[in-house]
Order: sequence, then structure tokens, then C-alpha cells
Amino acid sequence: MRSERLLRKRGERIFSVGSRGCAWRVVSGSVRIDRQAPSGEESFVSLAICGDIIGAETFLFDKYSFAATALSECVLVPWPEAAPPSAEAFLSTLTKAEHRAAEVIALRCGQAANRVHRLIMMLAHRLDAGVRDGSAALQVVLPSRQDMADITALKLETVSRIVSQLRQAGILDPLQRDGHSSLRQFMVCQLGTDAP
Amino acid sequence: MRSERLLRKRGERIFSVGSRGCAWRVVSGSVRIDRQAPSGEESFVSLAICGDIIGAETFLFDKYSFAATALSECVLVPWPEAAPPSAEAFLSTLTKAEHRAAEVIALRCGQAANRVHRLIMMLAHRLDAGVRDGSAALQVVLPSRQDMADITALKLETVSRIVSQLRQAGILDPLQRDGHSSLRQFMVCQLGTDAP
DNA sequence: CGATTCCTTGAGCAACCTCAAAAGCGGTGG
DNA sequence: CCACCGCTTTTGAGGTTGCTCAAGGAATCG
Repeated sequence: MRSERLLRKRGERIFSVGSRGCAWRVVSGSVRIDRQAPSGEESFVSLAICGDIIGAETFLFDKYSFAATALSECVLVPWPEAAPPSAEAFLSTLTKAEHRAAEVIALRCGQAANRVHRLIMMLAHRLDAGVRDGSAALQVVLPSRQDMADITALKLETVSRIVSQLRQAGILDPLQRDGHSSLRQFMVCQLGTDAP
Repeated sequence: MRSERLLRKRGERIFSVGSRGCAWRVVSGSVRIDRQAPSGEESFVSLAICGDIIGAETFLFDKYSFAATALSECVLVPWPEAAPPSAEAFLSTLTKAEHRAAEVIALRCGQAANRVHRLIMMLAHRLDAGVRDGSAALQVVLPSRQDMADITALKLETVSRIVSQLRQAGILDPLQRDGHSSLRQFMVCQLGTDAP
């Protein structure tokens, strides 16, 4: 087994525009993809979560044309895992990326509270609780408020207010860590993404 | 020469979710891509303009997974033109689509006036004036106000107001057609996309 | 335990939305 | 040709939402 598995902490750079490297599959955590404006500043483009492929453009250019940064602690493995990718694998990647892009676009429609709620639902993942209590609990590690703002095209103060609202509404339940309630890690206590 | 060339008027459907067909290259005009929500209603996903490929997912599923509608009168040709597409051609399509997605996402950032202005600049194309006056004039046929609103995540009244502003500011110059100034067809009289 | 960075909360305001009415455009048929 | 219809666009007035600016509190790291 190759040990090329990559681990990045929240906020760490995974790759930058123009550097060399391979494509990766996101095994856990979440990643933001940015493009670089001619001026050099980066702006949010897309989101990658568990199962998504990032950096596929390296097969064509062998340099990354986007930048990738960890939104939460995340694990990546080189892609494709073994043999050179089939045309089908490529197409599957293409269509998956298109669907993800569609979801990301949708995150910028509608009321702020809904947008943030939908983003959180996208990031949340089933918690295989080990316990057999049948309740399909969801857990989520939130990105920084600034990252959430970049994704939803809101301001960080607005996102902060909405996360507070969701907490008060009982939709988000902060995990307890040595007495403190975490600002990042939550249990998600409502299934629908359609808020008022 | 095959006559499979497709011509669609403004507002006409090009293909729908679930129907069979091939991929197309947009030769002229502009196209909106929508996805279908589980509820059945369609929501804007992406934009295709001159040179873009749409419906590439048919190579994998042979059914369209998005819907496409003409934003302005447009011409399409089957893709790939002749031989089965190479892996490179696929990848090129993938990365082009990613770049387009990046631009579309950016159309939902910042102030309304800037967003609309940037959209118009994306849609505008160089007018080979036939005349040798050297001025690289730009021309654009605008989509309906509602379509522009869907793309920029604004409301149609807001888009209408901003188009009026741009007209008054001399950035858009309505083409004259038998005495009337067109609401759709404009000369673009400013190069930068960075408004105040 | 500072120092730094991130997050929260408040107050006031501008931008954008909503609702509504009227005008413009395009087609159809008398 | 004109009258009429439906649809799109424009424009106005007023209300909300989300932004800006600012300050204080919580978390993280050396």
C-alpha cells in the first residue's frame, strides 16, 4: 500500500495554481477550490466533499489550474488509485463535478438563512454511531465563518448570526469538549433543508 | 456536410432532462443550463456561450441530465464534429466547463450593478465590423430580464433598473430598428468590467 | 500567560426586494 | 390598417434583508 495519503488541517493549502502534482480524491473532510484572478487574488469557485475528485486538470496540463484549501481537517488519496483512468472514469468525474457545481450555484440563491442551512446539510455526514440506536445522526465540522461566507456569497457576520439562530432553533447542537461547547463541531438535528 | 446543425430562437428549448440526444457545441448565441429539482422545477446551473460544449454527459448516460434553453437566437452543431472524441478532447471539455462554472459563480458575487455588467461583458462578442475603422466594437443580444435575473441571482426588476442605468451611463447603446431603440440588442461602449 | 486570530453581537444604513401600475412590443384577426 | 390581446419591460414607493462599522469575548498557540 502506497503511503501517498495526504492529511491537511483546517485552513491548510492542498495545492496552488501553477504547481505540479496529481489529482486527488477527497476521502474525508471538505475542500474549497479557488481560481486565481489575473490580479493574483483568489476567489471561491467550488466545493469538494467526500468522494469528489480535485485537480483532474493535471492530466491535461500537469499543472493545477485551481487552488485547493482544506475547509476542515481532511484526507486525500491520489487519483486514480491504480491503473490509468478509463474514459468512463473521466466522464463520471466530469458529470459529478457538474452536479457539484449545480449545488454550489444553488447555495447562492434565496434567503441567507436557507443558504447557510443548505451548506451545512451538504457538509454534514452520517455518523455511524457504533451504537445501534437506529437514529441516523448527522455530524458536521463547520469551516471558518469566512469560508462559509465566501461559499454562500454572504458576509462573515451574517453567517455568524445565522449559525447562532440555527443553534437557538435547536437545528444545530454544539458538541461538548472539556466543558466548552464547540464553535465548529455540531450535531445536526433536523433532516430537511427547507427552512421557513 | 451534415445538416444536423440546430437553430433555436430566444426562449426555445434545446433539450430536456431525460431525453435522448448527443452533445452539442454552441456556435453562436448563448444557452442556459438548468437542473431539475426532485420536485420537477428547473433552476439555473450554468451558462454556455460560443465555443462551449453542452450535453457531454450523454456519452456516459446517453440521456441528458440537464436542460438547455436558448437565451438568445443560437446555432449548435453536434459534438464531436467527426471522429469519436479523444481523451484529450474530453479533458479539454472538462476544464473548459470548470472555468465557465467559475465565471458563473463569480456572477453572483458583489453589487448588483457589477454583476449585471459582468454578465453582459461575458455575452458580448467582437463585431467584425466589415468597416476598417479599427475600433473593436462589441455587440450583445441580451437574454430576457428574467433569465438575466436567474443567472445573477437578482430579481427581474432589479436587472431592468440596472440595464436602464447602464444605458443612461452610456455603457450600453441600444441599436435602432425602424425608429425604435431595441430593448435587446446593444452596442457595448466600455471595455472594462470593473464598474464603480 | 500574553498575543493573535476567530467569533459574536449590536446599531444604523444602503441595497435590494416586493407589490403595483402603466407603457412597450409582438402577434392575430377583424 | 387598426384594435385587441398577452407578455415583457419599465418605473415608482415603501419595506426588509443583509451589509458596514465597531467593540468585546472566546479559542488557539507559542
